[in-house]
Amino acid sequence: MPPSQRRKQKHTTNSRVSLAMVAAHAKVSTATASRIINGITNKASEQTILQVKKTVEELGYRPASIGRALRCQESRMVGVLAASLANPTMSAIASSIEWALRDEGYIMSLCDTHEEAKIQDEYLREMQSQLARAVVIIGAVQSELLTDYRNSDTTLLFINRPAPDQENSYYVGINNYQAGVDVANLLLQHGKKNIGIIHASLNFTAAAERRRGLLDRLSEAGIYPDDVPHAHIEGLNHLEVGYKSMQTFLDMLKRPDVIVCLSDMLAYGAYRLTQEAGLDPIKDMTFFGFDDNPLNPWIANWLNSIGVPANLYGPATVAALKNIWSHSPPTEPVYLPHQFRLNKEFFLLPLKK
Amino acid sequence: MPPSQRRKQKHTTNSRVSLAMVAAHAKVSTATASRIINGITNKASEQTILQVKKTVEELGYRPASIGRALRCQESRMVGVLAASLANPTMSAIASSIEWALRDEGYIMSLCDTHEEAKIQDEYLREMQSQLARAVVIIGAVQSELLTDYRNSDTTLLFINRPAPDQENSYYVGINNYQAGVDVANLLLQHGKKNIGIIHASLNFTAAAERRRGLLDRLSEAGIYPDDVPHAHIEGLNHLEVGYKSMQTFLDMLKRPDVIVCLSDMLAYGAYRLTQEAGLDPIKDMTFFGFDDNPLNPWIANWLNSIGVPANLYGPATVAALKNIWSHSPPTEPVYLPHQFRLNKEFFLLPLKK
DNA sequence: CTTCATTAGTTAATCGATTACCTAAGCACT
DNA sequence: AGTGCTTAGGTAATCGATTAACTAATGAAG
Repeated sequence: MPPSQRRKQKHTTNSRVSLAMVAAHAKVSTATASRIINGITNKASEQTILQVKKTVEELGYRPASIGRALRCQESRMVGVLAASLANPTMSAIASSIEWALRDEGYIMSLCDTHEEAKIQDEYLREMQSQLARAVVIIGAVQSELLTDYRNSDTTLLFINRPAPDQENSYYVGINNYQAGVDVANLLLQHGKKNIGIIHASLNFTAAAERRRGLLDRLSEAGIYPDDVPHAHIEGLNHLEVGYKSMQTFLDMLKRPDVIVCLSDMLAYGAYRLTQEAGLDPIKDMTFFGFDDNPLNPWIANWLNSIGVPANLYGPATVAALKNIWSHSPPTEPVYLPHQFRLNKEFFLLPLKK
Repeated sequence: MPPSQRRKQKHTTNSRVSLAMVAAHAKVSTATASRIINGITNKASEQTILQVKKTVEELGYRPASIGRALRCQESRMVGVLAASLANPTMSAIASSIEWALRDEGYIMSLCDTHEEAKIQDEYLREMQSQLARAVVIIGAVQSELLTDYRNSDTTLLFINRPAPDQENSYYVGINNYQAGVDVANLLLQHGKKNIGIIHASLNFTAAAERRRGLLDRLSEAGIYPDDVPHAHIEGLNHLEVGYKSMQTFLDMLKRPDVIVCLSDMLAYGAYRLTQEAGLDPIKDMTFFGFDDNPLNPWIANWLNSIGVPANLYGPATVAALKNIWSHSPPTEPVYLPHQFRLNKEFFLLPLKK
């Protein structure tokens, strides 16, 4: 190749530039180069520092995080396992966490466990094998490795769905029990007593807690669990579970006035059947959901929902992680303040403490 | 510690088990252990193989992918950069890609660029620094590093939104131009001529192509661009852009019969304003969108949309990657077959080729 | 003049896994 | 006996970055 074609040797960086190359170009050792790049200035002269920085610039050097991770046995990566990315609530939470993590110089690696224990375990292993700084699980499922992981030194943080076996785990998210209580309260305040519940699997702590709060408060008001019809079918896809379960209520002689769905996705499914049956989801009944999906105000304003704004999750998650890493970890769960989003048909009452 | 507490030394694996430990326990060299673990059997006796496998089992050894990656200069990780995880269409695509990748033994690392060039560049760098096997971009934005990346040896694949500068990039997704043409066709077949367009930034190739296809076909039918009113405001959030843009049409003396939104999210925004204005999104007008958001049949059945089922993306993406890696890469874009989802008010006509 | 401290570096080990190259033993063939 | 081939492994370099431990030079203090 004629020299005229070699250009300034600058942007011919098609193969990776290593620290060794930088050191060689700057005529220093890799140790010196490494220190300067990491901001340790007390081991080099002003001149050398400048020299190295110039070389880094010229060669377009970026440290290979993999090398650093191997040596330091710790990376800047945080693994986030979401139970279902097809659920907009979880995606929105993940998105918020991503913002907050990046703000602190961390990199998010997001995975989709599809609510399956085996896949969750696979990713847990992979995260460990990639030396993730922490693993954040949005919607954990019970799995073999989850228990093992507790004893390891990797930080494990549960979002919105507490650890399946509860004990000494870190949690950030909605207080599911209290949210259930609050929904019951609001309904009682409006004199709504004919209430039906649509739920999917109750094996997940979040759903079970929501239902418990709801029924506890209703019981206090004299409405006992037997008075509260439940609709449920087996399945993992909440949209379909909601759709099919709703049939139970449509078939009833005396249909509930209020349909409380233990997740917004269940409500979406129930809504579809309601529409197909020619009923009005606002005038003919009242729908309540949990999670407050960010799309609700845009295209599902028939739904009343209770949840935490997605953008609160990121900062809270990062704060919790930093807490765990620094001083003694907070064994108390971090409850984010949930809010109602009510449709205009529903009186907007202040939420009693 | 009394020996009675030491148990079987089995599940006390709280600190990572390394290959060296396995080798030591099995009384072989790391070379032999490594070979056996990787299935290279012609360098060890039956006995040794069994011995090593037993030790792996006992110690619960999992290779640290980071070590392998460093040595082989290549990992099993594929980086996926999504422009906005808050957009359910993109999340659903990501989810599908995750399935397909895992099926082939790859690990997805998903990131959210929030439609920002700077963040996209940051992640591109990080992916390179993590030695990602490939980078898949769902909704690329024009950015400095994107061009540089082309010359590097990392595979770059664009999903649904072609590379900003078009030339020799790999693409999998909808044929945006043809989709525009097809929507125009369908409208013409139904005699709909009074059409309005809501769009966000036209700097993105996807939106620009959709619009071009639409207008080209309409022009052929004698409806020229000047006859097609456009509504648009600045902004990145399609929900808000749609909401505010819709005002333009509501204010018009002769409102378009058909509102074509260049993305479903725009349509969701327009829908909200339509509802607030007390209009019926089916009877008073016809909404068309692009992408066919998976939630549409459940909670947005007023919307007609054109798109590709999300679950087609995964297999197609993986197939494209494998193609690129194996023989000479396919320079032709891979177009997935798009389909209409029409609401019941809209006649279901066969889609003319 | 000797001793000690400081500055400005370098050398080499290390993280975990892979693999080119070497070795030693066993067997067959001439 | 010598040569060649196969089998069953071991040795050590390597990927990229970090860092403990060392060195050489200079200056200051006694």
